[in-house]
Amino acid sequence: MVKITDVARHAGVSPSTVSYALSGKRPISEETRQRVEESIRRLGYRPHAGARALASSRSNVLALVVPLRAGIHVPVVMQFAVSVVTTARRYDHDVLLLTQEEGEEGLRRVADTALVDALIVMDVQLHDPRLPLLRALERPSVMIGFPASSDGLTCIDLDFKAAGEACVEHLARLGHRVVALVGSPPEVYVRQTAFAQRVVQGFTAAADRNGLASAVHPCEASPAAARAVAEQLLREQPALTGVVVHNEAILEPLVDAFEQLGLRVPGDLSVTAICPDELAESLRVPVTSIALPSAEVGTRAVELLMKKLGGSTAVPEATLLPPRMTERASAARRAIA
Amino acid sequence: MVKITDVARHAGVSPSTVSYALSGKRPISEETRQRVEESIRRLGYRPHAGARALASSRSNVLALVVPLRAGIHVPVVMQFAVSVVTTARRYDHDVLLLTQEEGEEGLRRVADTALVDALIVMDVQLHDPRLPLLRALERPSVMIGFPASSDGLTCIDLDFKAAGEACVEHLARLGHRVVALVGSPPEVYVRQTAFAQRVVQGFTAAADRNGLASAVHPCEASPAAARAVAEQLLREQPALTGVVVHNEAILEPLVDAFEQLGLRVPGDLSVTAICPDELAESLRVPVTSIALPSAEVGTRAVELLMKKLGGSTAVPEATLLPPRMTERASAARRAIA
DNA sequence: CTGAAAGCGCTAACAG
DNA sequence: CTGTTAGCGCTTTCAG
Repeated sequence: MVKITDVARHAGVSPSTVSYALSGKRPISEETRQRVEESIRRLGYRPHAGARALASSRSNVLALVVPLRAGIHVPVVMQFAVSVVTTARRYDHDVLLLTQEEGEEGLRRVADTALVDALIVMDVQLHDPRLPLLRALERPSVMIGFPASSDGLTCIDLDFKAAGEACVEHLARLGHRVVALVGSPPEVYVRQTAFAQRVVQGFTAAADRNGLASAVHPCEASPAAARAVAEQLLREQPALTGVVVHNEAILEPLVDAFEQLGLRVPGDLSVTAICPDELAESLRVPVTSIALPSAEVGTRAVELLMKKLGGSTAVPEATLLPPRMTERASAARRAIA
Repeated sequence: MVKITDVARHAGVSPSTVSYALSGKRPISEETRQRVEESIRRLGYRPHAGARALASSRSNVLALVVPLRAGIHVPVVMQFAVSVVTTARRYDHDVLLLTQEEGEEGLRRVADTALVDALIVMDVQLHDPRLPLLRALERPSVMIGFPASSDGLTCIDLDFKAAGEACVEHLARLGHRVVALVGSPPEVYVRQTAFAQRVVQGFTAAADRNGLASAVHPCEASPAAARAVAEQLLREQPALTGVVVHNEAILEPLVDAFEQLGLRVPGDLSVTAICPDELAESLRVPVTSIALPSAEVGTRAVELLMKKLGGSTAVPEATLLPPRMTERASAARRAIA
């Protein structure tokens, strides 16, 4: 293995000069830098990660905790993870993958052993058991999602409340007076996942504000459940003409169910969704939707961490990404009956 | 930060004793081990990962390279990754996530900096550009999938050829005489992804062996493409009664398309698939399928790596997991016309 | 069964 | 602008 002293000798400089040439932490004359770089290339030198971490107390590795639970949409998680890795690499960092399964002990382990410099935690719950730990940890972290109280923590996510509102406002503008929200599976609400609840809040607030009749229905991630919800909606809200869907897994089956029940989308029923753009685009009737900006959230999360690692104090605690709606075929002006 | 010397002092032993108590690499009297463990607990000691890596030249981290390209089924990748992480943890290892995007340079980087001890590479192509690198690397690796020549490499995957054969044999046993394979998107074949080709080989061989008329159709991952293929099949093979599907994304739309074209599954058309069990189970007509054992592949891949890291020489180069078929509703005996 | 001590390869004062 | 050097915290000979 070729080490820094080999490079130093080859270039006729001291090890520290090689180190500084690499890190740029102090000025190096153009001439020596050239020589050093040439030697590095010639010898194929690669600094030893462990030695670096030990001497600098920086591993240049971020931890990413991905959720495994029921009710989460896998492609979104994956896209997010890829965006985190890609962005981390731009900052010369790598990403260590942890599963939710490891729990708090896993977080503590990678933080305390200095395996990672910072952490990104997905799928945050309102009263997440990891909150005290993250606050206590000596390493910076960013949470994807908002807990009940985010004091002293850095959080980022789509503004789900605004997203719920925007869906309703859009339907209201189109003349719809009776609307329903078909949401995430019940267990998502039971474990108090923040984003699901915020959609409900936004939905309800906007419906009230606009004087719309409204109802909220959680829905399991199965076509059968979608069908059941569709039937229930028509039974309980016969005047229903606008539906907001916040559940990737059943968006398609739900629309199918409505059509099988004799309702045309958007002729009889307008649908808006909060879901990844690719999903909204791909359906037979493309769905007017608010994008789930997983890639942007991932990028921004890493950028926030880098700022914190850089010692910046001006890192915002809360970052709410404003919803962006794309109009597609599934929502139209209400037919005057 | 509490370090090994702190623990040693607290327990009244030498640092090396603490180290050995932790690693078990030399016998420690029950009594001192107790004292050491107590001190570790009391002080909350966590060995510094970088220091460890430097001193032992083992980082206890594995690299996992995940594919990003078109035509791969995300949930399968995710399940595989989770299984790798979970298994790695059982062997006291962590997992560093790399994207295909980083290419060979990424592999070289994490290997040469000693950031990782070993590598797992997914989505291997027949003539994968990473092969020479993996052979040359001083660190062990396992590939998921088989390249054209796997000499000197360790590979593991489902036996896709046998899987293709098994699907046809099953249809043949049920009396079907005219069969078709609806496969992966064309680009998957174009870039010579091994598994896709092996399915074709197995399918064709078994069809010939059984004297069946057969045809192979790649298919894009869109419902429209599925519909088009369905129509084409009925046009070109009017006597068709058996279909093998090797394309997660269009399994459901394809079955729908057949039914919309007036063919009942399995009444008029029997369908078998190579896909994750969850997908096969979840369809309206549950599909007789050969499981894509992502979790098992992940587990086995890590186990192979651990064996190699342990210096075992008896690690098999090729591991082909035998296909396991689960019969469901979609395939039935051919109706005698 | 246990201790002492020599590094592992790099960074970052400190000194010039 | 560059060199010298003292660690970073741990593992592992070597010695007993």
